[in-house]
Amino acid sequence: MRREQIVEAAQAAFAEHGYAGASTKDIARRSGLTEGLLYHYYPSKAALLRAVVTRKSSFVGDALVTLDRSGARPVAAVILELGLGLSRQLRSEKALVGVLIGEAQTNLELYELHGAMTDEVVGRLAAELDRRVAAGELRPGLASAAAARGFFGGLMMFFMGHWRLDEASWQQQSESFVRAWVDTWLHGLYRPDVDAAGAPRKTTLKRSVR
Amino acid sequence: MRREQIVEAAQAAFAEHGYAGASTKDIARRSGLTEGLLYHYYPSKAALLRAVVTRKSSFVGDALVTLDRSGARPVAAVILELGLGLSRQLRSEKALVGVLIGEAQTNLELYELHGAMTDEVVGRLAAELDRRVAAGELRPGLASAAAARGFFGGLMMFFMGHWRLDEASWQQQSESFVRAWVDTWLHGLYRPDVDAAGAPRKTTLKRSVR
DNA sequence: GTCTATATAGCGATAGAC
DNA sequence: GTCTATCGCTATATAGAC
Repeated sequence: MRREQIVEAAQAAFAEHGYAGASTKDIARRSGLTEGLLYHYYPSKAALLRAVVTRKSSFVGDALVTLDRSGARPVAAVILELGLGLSRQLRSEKALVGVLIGEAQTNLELYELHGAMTDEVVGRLAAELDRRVAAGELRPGLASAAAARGFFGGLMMFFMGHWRLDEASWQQQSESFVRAWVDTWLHGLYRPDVDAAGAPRKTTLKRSVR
Repeated sequence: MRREQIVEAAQAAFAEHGYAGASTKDIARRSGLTEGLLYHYYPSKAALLRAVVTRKSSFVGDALVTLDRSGARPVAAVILELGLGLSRQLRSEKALVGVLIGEAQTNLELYELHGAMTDEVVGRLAAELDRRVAAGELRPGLASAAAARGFFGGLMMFFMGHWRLDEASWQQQSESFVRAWVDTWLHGLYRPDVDAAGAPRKTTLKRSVR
């Protein structure tokens, strides 16, 4: 389909040069069509940007189905799967993610879209955490929304600093980061045998610290 | 100083429209000078961008002195102060942060600068965490680098989704987020009285969960 | 140092033949 | 539906008077 072909080219151009930096000439060249035809299908360059970012605006949703079928599996397993899945998704859609992050800094519409998308995934994860607090698996009083946002933030920060790595390095480094991050996020930083005030607990049970 | 005046205007313009989207005309107008004079002080628009982002490239450093004089104070207090300080800094330099994040998506030089800055602060915090692991305050085996990166990522994610808030809302929401995030990050998600496998610990000591 | 005037190139978008 | 040709404009950058 023509429209698909055009949006694909636009996405690539925006990813490489940013919205303002990409030219309609470049988009035409990439799609193998002429500029005139672009404007036959899309009325303006802005419309192209809109088409690019809305096309699969729910791309994060794919990773979140993990949560829906998590059932009674232990949090640690579910979160690890979620983290690995999301990092894979970010990687494969890096062009789209880059455009969204970059353009959200200057474009109000994209800022809000970006906000809505993150709120959605943060909300989904927070709800799952609440469910597990209620079930007694996680600590009562947990600030689930902050925990969820922070979790994604950690993944995002890693992604933003490493997405230009070649495939092999990315595979290796991202996986080891995700594993370490999930572990820290779940267990916190304190010693399991001593409480925050430094008073010893009367047990020697060990948590797996991997 | 003229150069200062120009860079200031350039930063504002880049923040509002992005690098490619801002025009030298606009920068001239903002600075109250003419375009010709801009080029008398800076040879190109690219040079202006470079000047903007390198000017206070260590702006995060300000918040990090917290770590240097942290001494023997409890981690919780130090990290909270660090989080609040950093969030204040991000807010006050939001124009610069936005330019850096946005442009790092398309500009290799800025991608690398962004990476270097991130690595520096992550490294600083990780070193401090290691120090406290050695002192027995934090758990042995802690993945300090991942923990540090994740911590900053949480702050960053919040910032990216909320920097357009008006001052009052920002003050309130950012502070409560930081407090909640610091708490979760430090304590993790599990119940303090039960280990990861669900086996009870033989104590009823309470951690402050605020 | 500062301004006015301008060169030159590329931009987004359109007209109209086929 | 697709292409060629081109419009009108704004962009970055420069020349040269003062």
